[in-house]
Amino acid sequence: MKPKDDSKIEEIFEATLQLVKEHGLSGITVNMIAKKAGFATGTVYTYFENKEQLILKLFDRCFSNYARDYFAGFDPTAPFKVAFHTIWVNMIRHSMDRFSELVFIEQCFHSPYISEESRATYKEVFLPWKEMIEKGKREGLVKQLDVMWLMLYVRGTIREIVKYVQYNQLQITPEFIEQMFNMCWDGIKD
Amino acid sequence: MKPKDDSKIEEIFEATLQLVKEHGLSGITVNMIAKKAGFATGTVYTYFENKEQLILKLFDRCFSNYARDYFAGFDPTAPFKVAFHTIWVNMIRHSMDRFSELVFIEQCFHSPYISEESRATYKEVFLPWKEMIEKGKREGLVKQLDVMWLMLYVRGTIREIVKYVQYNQLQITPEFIEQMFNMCWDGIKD
Amino acid sequence: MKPKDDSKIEEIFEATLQLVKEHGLSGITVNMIAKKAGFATGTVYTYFENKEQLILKLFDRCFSNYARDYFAGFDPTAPFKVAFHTIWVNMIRHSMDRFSELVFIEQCFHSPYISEESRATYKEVFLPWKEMIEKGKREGLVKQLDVMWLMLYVRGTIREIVKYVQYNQLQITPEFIEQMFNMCWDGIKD
Amino acid sequence: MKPKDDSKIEEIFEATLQLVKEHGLSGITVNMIAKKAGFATGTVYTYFENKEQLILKLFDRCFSNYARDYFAGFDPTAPFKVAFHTIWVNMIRHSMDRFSELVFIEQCFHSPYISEESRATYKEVFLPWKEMIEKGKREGLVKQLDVMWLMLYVRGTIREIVKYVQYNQLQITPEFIEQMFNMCWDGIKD
DNA sequence: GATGAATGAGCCTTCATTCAT
DNA sequence: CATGAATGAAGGCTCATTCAT
Repeated sequence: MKPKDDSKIEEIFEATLQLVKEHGLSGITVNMIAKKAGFATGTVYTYFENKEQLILKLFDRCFSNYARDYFAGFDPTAPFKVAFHTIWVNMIRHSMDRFSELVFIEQCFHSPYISEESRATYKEVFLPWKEMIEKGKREGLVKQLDVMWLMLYVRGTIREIVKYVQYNQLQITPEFIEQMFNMCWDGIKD
Repeated sequence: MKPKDDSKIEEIFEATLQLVKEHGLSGITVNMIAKKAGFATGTVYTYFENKEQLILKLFDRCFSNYARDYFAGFDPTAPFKVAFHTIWVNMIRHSMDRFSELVFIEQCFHSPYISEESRATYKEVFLPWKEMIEKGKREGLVKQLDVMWLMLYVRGTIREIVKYVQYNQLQITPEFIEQMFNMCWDGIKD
Repeated sequence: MKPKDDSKIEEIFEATLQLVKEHGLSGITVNMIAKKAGFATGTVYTYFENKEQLILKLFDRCFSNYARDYFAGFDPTAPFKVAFHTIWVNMIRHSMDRFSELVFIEQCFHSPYISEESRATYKEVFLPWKEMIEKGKREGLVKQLDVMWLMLYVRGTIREIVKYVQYNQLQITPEFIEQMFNMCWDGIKD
Repeated sequence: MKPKDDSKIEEIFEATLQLVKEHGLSGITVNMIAKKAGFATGTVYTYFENKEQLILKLFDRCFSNYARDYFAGFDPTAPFKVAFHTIWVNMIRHSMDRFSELVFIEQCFHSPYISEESRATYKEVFLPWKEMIEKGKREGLVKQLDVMWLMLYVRGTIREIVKYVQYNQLQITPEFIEQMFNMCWDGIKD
């Protein structure tokens, strides 16, 4: 007997991510995914109920990856700037290393696939991050604005930088990352 | 293709923008566009060669609007911070007022519709903006980083703020805009 | 403008009936129907939501035809045997003339298309027929059995005769019909 | 194809019969059959060349069963009415007890599976039955009609009664069977 | 032999585009 | 020009059949 091969799920996911990066969510077919992953169309349906489920499962996966990398090595008791720096670097590294996942998530948000509930879940993951910034705010280390704006500010900065680096296939250095961090830090610090 | 009624083009454009905001670029059909605009499917083909041309023409239109609003009231001879402020406010106002166009442009970038050439054109429009920041850099007013990063930083900040405001249907005040501007300014100033 | 042509519905229905008679309900595809009716596959979907609706609408149609022909010229006040004869002849004539409809209805009953509700409706149509036989029973003209059995007996007789005539492409005469009627009548009369 | 386990064939047959009764011939898949029978899809192909052969073999089986039960205890030398009664009761009992086989045979007849040749074989089985009725006709006991019509008449009567009993899950008594027999007998007797 | 994952032809359906009215 | 029915290529999905384990 040929057991259901879980690595195939990974191959399907990887093929989907590459194709979405290249053609956009609107430009891919199940057939393309199967071909790219190296097997027949029908096989996709052994592992996923239908195309929508494939997209949703991949979305969950990407999201989990993001949340996992995001808080790696995060110590809530560390001084604010240290903790902030840890997460900031985590974010930019994750976004660089898993750029196709970033693109995929963005594409999903403006698609018929992701419902409002999914969007809600999206936010919850960032609660520890939010609390950390609130702590920094209480300590008078960051601007006295609604924390949401500070968070968006950080995300926007990172997202644009990563996109540019990727689309222009640039090599980045630790120094570059520190420069970007400083720019971002100068924006939020009080 | 000799359209007598130019207003129809506008109606098609507007319908498309609304539908893309609601359903994403992958979720719309020519029939949906025609229905929303208030006429028959075939009529769309009197004004546009095909769906791709419709999207591309609308993309150009949105892009022109962006460039037009962007530099409104811009005086290159004004002091740097003043000129920077003018454009910053133009950008955020345009993005708020024409949010559906912003969404549309973003969706297009990761679709099969927009080619590499279109992307190149995209950049040229920002040349005056680039030169202005370079001037500020020469004057020692902004950080000594590659100007590209400063530009991306500004764009990313604005984009995330606008998205959040729109999706949560918030009302914004001039004070809010100034707060956001300050955060952004603190990030790039030297 | 090319108005929606209702005669196309008839052509689709006719094509479907012929194909079901030849290949059975399990042997037909939407493509076959369209080809047989003389137009493109997609056209079927201008007139019917999907394959299931096409089948259901045709089922209703066949059923209405049956009920209509069934009671043609039926006079409830006529003597029992006369009224019974009228309907009996109507039934066998209808079944001969519209044999493909008979086959289609039978096929539908053992298919995933027809629900229990449809089956219920099926029965209601025969109420006048049922009442008539009950009257005959009260008058002591037919056997003192549950009317249902008398009805089924009549239907079964007719159905088998018609099938045989059709599959063997026989020509039938009025005399033949009378012979069959007598056999049936002898069975139910008291 | 050297099946070791003959009981598997029976299980496949039984599963098929049940499924056809529930979903119709057009509503079943090989996978459904295998699941219902309690083993893997591929196993079906150890016992049958393909789906068509499975259906055909089952059709033959059902048919043989029918013929076997049909003439159980039949004595050609017995008086006509006795012999006729024997077979009539055999038929109705078989049709009640093996209703799913009756449904299956009927479904097959209007499917792409059964060819004209199979239909021909079908008739041969009834030759003794035909001869018996012809004898009754020669003896002046039944109506002077083509024997075919008398046979169809009997079959139609039985078929409809059985269907109604089954679909309405009625319990039948020996008295009921005799009443039905009498109705049928009154129809054919001279 | 048994298993069930893999295969891909073929089905139902959608939708960009054409064209008769 | 405007209309929307007609077209048919192409996509999502099913399922009979094969085959590696």
